[in-house]
Amino acid sequence: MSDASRASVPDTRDRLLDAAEALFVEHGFEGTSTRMITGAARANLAAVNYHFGSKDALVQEVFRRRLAELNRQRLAALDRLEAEASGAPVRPSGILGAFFGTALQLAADTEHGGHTFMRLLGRTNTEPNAFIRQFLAEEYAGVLGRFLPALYRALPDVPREEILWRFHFMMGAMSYAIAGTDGLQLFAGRFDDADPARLIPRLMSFLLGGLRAPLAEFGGFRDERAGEGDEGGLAAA
Amino acid sequence: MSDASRASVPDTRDRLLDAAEALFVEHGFEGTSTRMITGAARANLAAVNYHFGSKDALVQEVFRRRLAELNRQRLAALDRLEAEASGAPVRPSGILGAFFGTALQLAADTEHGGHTFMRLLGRTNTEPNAFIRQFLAEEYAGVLGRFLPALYRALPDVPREEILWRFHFMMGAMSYAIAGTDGLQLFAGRFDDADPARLIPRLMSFLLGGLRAPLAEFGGFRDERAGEGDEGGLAAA
DNA sequence: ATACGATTAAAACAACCGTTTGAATGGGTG
DNA sequence: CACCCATTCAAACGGTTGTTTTAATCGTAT
Repeated sequence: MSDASRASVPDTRDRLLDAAEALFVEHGFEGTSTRMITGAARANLAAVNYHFGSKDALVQEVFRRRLAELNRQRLAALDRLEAEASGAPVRPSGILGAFFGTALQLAADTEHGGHTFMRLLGRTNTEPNAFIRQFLAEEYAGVLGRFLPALYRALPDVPREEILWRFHFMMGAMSYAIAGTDGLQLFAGRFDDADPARLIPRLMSFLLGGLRAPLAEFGGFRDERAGEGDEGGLAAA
Repeated sequence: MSDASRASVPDTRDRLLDAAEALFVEHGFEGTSTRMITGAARANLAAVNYHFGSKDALVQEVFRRRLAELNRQRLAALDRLEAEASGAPVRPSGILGAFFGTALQLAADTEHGGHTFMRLLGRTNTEPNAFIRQFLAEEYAGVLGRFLPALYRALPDVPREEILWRFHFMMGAMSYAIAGTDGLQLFAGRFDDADPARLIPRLMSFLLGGLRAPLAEFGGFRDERAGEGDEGGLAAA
């Protein structure tokens, strides 16, 4: 109906973006050819280069259109929390909800491709492709510039370096929860068809527990039970 | 010295495996050609097909030789803990140490390619390549068959499904901590050159905090501060 | 010295890659 | 109607992919 703003129907350009998004998450980045994309989009082979200039530009646009909206929502959620706090630090759980919860909501949307895109995004975070890495870094810069200071204020006693690392860990847990396809799926048959919405409370409490974990708890690993274990423990190599 | 068991020197076969391992983590799986591999290994182009039969078989062997040893060490560490516990449940921190700590130790070894391989492994967990996915699943089956029951025993009050999910999250945090290359690296300049050994206590306490997190803590997200936020919160879509 | 099995070497194979070209098509405007 | 501009189309471009082939080379045991 009012989907395509000025155009008439899902035009070729959008079909290419949707097809590319779905194929990238399935076959990877270099494993998807322009012929596969144009074939799935029922478009001519030259359509990719005509509409986007190159395959790389297509990839960039696939990320841009979704990531821009996601990060806009993230910042809006943080704005709302900070306005409600009226000067006081926002609670960590609220900050995590604004950042990761917003992303998980997008991942729970299976009808408009949000789920597909979040799988692609999680997967891309470990793909070191040069130009897309820089693109992601630029796209994230603005959001992190807001969320990290908010966490610093919320946890004034935790060293900033530690918060940075834990944010990194949390990104990993979320990416993996959405995109991960490891051996665990062998055991739990209902990892695929699990309601993505139920994933949200599970992951959020895990993240919050990790963020709040005692700093030096690790020290207890070695002397907790094993008396001498010099290689069985966790000593650095 | 006693590296190459029966052969004389680092022979072509091993040079191919090492070169492939390093190139895969840098340029990805499909982004690495047999010519790049044989070139880096200073071998003839046909060497890959002669020694391994195909490029896919090479990939499989790259994972097999390292993963077999890693999982052997993991099981040995768990064996030791269970022997020391003499029937009693092993503490969660010990189990995590045996599984994730062992992997992190391998990742801290930058001299024998352990670090390179762990980056590759973390990256591959989100790469849905068909045949390597099944290969990883088979390789992990044995280890998970031991570690998950151990966690069930250690945390009898936590639903098994929840433990499964949290194990999944922990895998993600670890993979990302080693292989991740997201926008955070823009902020933290010392993410690359950071001593991998210092990563171990950081990650372990994060994982333990997440594993022990209260189950229903998430419920507090919505009513904690925001009174009505219907789209700013975490409600499922 | 000779013959042999294992390894390496150089060249070629068809298939596919991303991209470009130039002509056909089609609806909207003068 | 004629014009035009955007889009689509079929075909081809040079280059790279994984793999195969055939000959040359090596160390070793006969």
